[in-house]
Amino acid sequence: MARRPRRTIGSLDARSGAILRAVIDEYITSATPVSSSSLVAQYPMGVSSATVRNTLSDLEAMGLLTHPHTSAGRVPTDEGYRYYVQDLADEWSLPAVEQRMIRHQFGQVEFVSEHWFRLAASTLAAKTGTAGLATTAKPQTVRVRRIDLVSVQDRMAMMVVVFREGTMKQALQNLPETTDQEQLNRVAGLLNVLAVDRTADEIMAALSDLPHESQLTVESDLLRRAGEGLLRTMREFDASVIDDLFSDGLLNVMAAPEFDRSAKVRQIFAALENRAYLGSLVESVAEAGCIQVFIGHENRPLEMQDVSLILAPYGRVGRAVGVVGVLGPTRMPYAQAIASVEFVSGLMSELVEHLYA
Amino acid sequence: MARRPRRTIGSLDARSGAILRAVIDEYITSATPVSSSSLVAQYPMGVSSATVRNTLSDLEAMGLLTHPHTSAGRVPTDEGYRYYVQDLADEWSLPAVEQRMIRHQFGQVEFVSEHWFRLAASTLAAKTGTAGLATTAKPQTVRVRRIDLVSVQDRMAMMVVVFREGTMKQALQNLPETTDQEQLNRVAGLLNVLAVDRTADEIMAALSDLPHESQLTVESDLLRRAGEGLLRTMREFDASVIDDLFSDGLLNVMAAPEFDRSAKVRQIFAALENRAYLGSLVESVAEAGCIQVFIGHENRPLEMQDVSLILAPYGRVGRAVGVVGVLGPTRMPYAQAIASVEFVSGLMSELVEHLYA
DNA sequence: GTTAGCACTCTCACGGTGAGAGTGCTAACC
DNA sequence: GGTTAGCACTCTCACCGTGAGAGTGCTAAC
Repeated sequence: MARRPRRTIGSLDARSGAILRAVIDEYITSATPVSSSSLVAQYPMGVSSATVRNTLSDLEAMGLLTHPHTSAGRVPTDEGYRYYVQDLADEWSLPAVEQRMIRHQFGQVEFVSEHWFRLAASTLAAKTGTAGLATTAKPQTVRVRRIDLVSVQDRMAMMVVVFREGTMKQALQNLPETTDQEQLNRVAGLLNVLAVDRTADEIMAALSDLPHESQLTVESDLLRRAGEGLLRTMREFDASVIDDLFSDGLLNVMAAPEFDRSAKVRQIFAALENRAYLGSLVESVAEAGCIQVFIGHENRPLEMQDVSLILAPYGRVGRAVGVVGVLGPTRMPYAQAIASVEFVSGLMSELVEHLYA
Repeated sequence: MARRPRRTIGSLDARSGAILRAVIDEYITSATPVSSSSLVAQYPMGVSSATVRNTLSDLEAMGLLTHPHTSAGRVPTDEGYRYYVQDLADEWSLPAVEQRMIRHQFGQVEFVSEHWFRLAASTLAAKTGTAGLATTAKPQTVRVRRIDLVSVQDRMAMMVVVFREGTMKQALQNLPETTDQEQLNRVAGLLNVLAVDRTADEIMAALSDLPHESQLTVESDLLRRAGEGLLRTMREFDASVIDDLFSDGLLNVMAAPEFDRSAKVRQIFAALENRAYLGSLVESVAEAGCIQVFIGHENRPLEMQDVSLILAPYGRVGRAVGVVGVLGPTRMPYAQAIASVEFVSGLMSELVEHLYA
């Protein structure tokens, strides 16, 4: 699944490689089977269409191309794309102008992680003409940075928790008796002392060290309740593989000619809503630690076998890690998409770096 | 556009009304043109198909039905649906069992507004088989409930603002010099005194009353900066008509037989991403103050003329107001959808009531 | 190894056809 | 006058056959 190193087994001779690349490049833009004659017309290669035909038929025997039917041109197989991605596609990087433009856009929006996730997804969608995806950066174990208790009603408070990598959560808390903001401030102060920089397990231990029921003051009771609410919130956050998913350009996928029957797109979108599947993808990409390309049937779920995913982790291994990437038809501009995903994941890594003191 | 009062001009005689209702009920479930013979078969009305045919042809002359072609059954026009919604559909309310179930589900999720918005959208989608929509409740003028400053790096802080109706915003703030959490706490305390329960305009006035540059201490400088950051955040929030939109069940719309060509669905989804259009809808619904039904060409944008929207405001007029509703093909179970939307908007109103002290 | 030439195959758009569905009309009926 | 049976009429839709066009695969010559 890894893109590098280039595989050399069964590597093609120069002409076969050039022809395979030409077929794929052509098919990526035209979306229609490419014929031997159109190849010699567009890609000067000094041989006749008959020779090209022979090579095409070899490539087909190797499983890199197919035929929709006898009198149609060639279409890449998933294996063909795989070979293309690993061995043929030019190393491509975003032109400096575009890099500057994107950087500028990221600088323009408020420096708030949510905005960046949205922007990452929409930038990828726009640059590649596919669907852009971005998950939030989730640490392996969540640690508290700051807690605040806000009075909402006499007997209800809102707990606002900021976690170390900048994620915020809120939770409402019922209170046993009327409590004003002053009291809440004191409790929040105690809770911060007890919880800041700690994981859920550590906080649980600290809570159990508190004085027991017998010596309960009003405030220590509040502290215990708030602590339990905090633990619930943290456990839930810890348990989720993906905290939040941002996507953009799903409409691009619907526009692709291979998906003009809406049933197929519907299944793809439904798969995207399956957090378990997405979670496993994110985990495997995070584990691999570098950009991953999943082409067509390399994807497990049946409904994803007509699409390709390009996903890259960002953030810091062992700390907060998230994933950005694109989803599109297997017929996808891989070189550009890979370059865009790599660039955006770099930007997002910078963001995470900033948010970690 | 309002659903009530029932209009009486041009009201139909009993049989015509019954037949129109039968055609629409039938068409809503079958999605195929309904014939005179299928009507007499399924809805015992004591007359022959020939008589029904005469009535159908009258209804068509009145513009309430059409014909796709000569040898096809009848299909309701938008006017037919409109008449149905206003005068014919049984007053319907969600069965008590369902009401309890929904209430129970809302009770199950964490009492956090974001979860409720999601649940509102998904409940509506599930109950009606259409797409469910929910916007956050946005007050006309935003007021601060609480501000916290969290140290992120030596020279960077995160400002967390909780607004009166429970919405949170975060903003990063660059600091002129190294500042620790202690200092930030003091500044946050001052800022709360200055800003709590106030609108952006009031806060701006309070800020300008602060001592001038000449007498700047480190903390009053920080206070001024934080205040300006706060104002930016509030202005932005104030300016948006829709703070956030949650949707669910868009896949239901794709599954509708009338939208099997994906081009149409794509346009509909694109229209949904147009915040200006949505904002104007939300405003008009909030102004009307009660549930609104927009059928087919009653919607301005061309791409929305094949869908119907049922939207209801929730919250408290003059305070925070949001909108929940559904979007589906004009062929939609109006009675159930209206009942569901009304019920869910009631639930959401209760939530808002809770979050207001 | 390469190429020209050609037969072959398959798709796709087009037009024709017939069954089926459902109407609209007419004339008879209550 | 409203209602109904009967029937002609119209239109769609699925099916089939056809022919042009596209592109291959093969063969024999270079």
